[in-house]
Amino acid sequence: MSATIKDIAKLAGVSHTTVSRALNNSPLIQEETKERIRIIAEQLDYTPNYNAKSLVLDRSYNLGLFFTTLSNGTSAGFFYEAIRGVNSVIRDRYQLIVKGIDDYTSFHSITKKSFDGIIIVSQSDDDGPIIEHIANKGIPLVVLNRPVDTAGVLNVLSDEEQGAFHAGAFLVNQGHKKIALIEGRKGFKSAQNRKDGFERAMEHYGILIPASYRMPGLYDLESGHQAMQQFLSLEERPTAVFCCNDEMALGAIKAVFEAGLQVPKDISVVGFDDTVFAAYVTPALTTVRRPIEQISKEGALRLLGNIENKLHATEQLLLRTELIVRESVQVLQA
Amino acid sequence: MSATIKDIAKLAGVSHTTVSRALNNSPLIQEETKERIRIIAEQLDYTPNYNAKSLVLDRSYNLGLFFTTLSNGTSAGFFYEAIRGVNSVIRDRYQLIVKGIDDYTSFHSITKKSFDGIIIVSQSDDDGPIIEHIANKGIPLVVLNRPVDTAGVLNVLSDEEQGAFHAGAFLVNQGHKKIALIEGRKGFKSAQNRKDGFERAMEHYGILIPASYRMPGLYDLESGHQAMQQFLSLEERPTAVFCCNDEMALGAIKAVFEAGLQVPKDISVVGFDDTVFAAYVTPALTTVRRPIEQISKEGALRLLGNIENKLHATEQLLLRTELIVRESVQVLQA
DNA sequence: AAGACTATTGTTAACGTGTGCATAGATGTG
DNA sequence: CACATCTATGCACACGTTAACAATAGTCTT
Repeated sequence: MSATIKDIAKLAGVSHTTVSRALNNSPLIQEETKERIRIIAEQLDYTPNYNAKSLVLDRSYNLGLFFTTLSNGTSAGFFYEAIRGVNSVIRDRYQLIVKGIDDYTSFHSITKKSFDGIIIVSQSDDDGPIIEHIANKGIPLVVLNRPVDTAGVLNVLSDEEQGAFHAGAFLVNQGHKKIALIEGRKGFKSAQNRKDGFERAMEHYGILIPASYRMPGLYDLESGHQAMQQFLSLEERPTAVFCCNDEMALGAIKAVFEAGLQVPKDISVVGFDDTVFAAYVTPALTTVRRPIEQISKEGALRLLGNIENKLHATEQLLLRTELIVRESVQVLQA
Repeated sequence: MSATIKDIAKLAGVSHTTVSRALNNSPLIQEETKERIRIIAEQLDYTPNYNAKSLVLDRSYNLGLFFTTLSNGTSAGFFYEAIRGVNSVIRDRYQLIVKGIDDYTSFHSITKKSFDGIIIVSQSDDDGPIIEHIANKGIPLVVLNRPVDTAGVLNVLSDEEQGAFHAGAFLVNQGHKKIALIEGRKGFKSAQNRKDGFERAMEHYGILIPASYRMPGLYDLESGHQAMQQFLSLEERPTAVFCCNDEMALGAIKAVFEAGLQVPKDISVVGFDDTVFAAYVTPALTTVRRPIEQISKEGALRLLGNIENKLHATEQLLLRTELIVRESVQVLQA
């Protein structure tokens, strides 16, 4: 089959050890011997057997990239950006193994031998157990997108509180005073953070949110739709609505049109996430963009650093979000 | 560190050979011995070292999923569906290694030892060399999404010719007779197939396409925009336009609005691909959906069959596309 | 010139697993 | 009872690589 270092050794008239050293550019080997061996290796189209290497070096050359789920729930754009980001960092140094956490029936097979490091793109609190498992096994780990405080686990995520603050501030700066909120799904950290940021903005500008201007939501189209219907039925309608994600924003916009009103003329809408479709809906959605690709890049970089330098700092990195202004917010005269 | 079969052997008072056989459920071992060994293995939290296994069994337990590019060009939805499809088939039998072909500086490291099989989601003719390389190395291979005729290579793709035929037929059936075409990018197989299918439909219904009703395109927004402007400037405007992909359709719709006209009232538009945003634009785009997830599932299934049964049939499987009727086509009175 | 040191290469074992062959005991057969 | 057969297990080696230690030859030191 394929050539091994022993084949090369025979042809070069040296021991296989010498070949191993030569190909790993060891300073022990004479330069001309190295060169001779390299040429023979080239001729034989030699490729090292990584399984053998892994076995003795105790490294797998594998990096795991785990998502909460692959089968449903993860948005395509999110998924794509995450893989892109990580891939751009590791290139040919590691193999990238993509998995859905919910595909595991047992974490048993996740060992130090099979993964040099793992990146978890976490989208749910249910990911706790696997994070624990990996941390216990002592596998270098970075968790993206969701705050985590397990010891020794790196953590990179976007500052959603700050993003929501900006979105709120933006509405105020455009002249809005009657601003309503459609909240995210209960129990999701992101829902809490976004709500907090928005509220902080309102507080900062001295704007009160009456109870009637708050509606719970489930992060889906339908709940956004219902919430907006509720707002529209009020005596005194809000002039702007901050939705904790784009999908609810879409539902909300739909409700506005159904009521014979216009976005943004009659009511302004802001979303969160900058989903793929946000730029394509009518009106194009003003929203908060999370720097997914940057997050995954930073995460991958930190993971590699951790693997190679064996640093084990628990460190949380918050990256700034960006407000993407499109067409769904109206400038109000004061 | 972690337990090995030798550790288990010591505790069980047997040789490591017996442990190996027991854990692989060999019929050579007594049932009670097996059970005893299994229990000890469980207690030690034993996980086989896959590197060692791979070395002796000459199998990697790795499946490669290669895209033409990860860094740009691949659409997020496409990417997501492909990974989902493959993942749903392999589950825990293999590790899924995701790569961009353009990340390889040399294919040298792609060997039979490191991949039990490879799935290429091909989006460009430039993928020829890597397909050749893999086929030469004798690695089981399936190419998705693009026709390929290398010997021994499985091939699964959607029947785009048929999809375009249906789209054309649909327009005719809605009463359209003046139908224009914006072509795909020259040199892309898909561009040819879609054009062929559309033309066959027109021919089938005895409809002529005047030269002025044909415009070249580049599969991007801008070229769709320009082409539509051209059509709108004609003395006798078409009532419907078939665009060889959604992005051009989007550009075309934009041009219609800019001219103060309406889609679909004044002019109908059909796209191809059912991109993520197709459902969200206004009007929602009628388009042809390629069964990406099904393609990748079928591809993965065939690959596994190939790996395990060592069948080596060159077989092409064409899967039917689906016409997604939304709001961008007007019904005309005859 | 003898010992110490350096540069280069070889010998051998190790990583963890699977397998062909040998072995020992049990069982069956005539 | 002698022999063949079967069952359950062990021994030794193999997979391809790296690395600790050994060995050799040449060079330097005093």
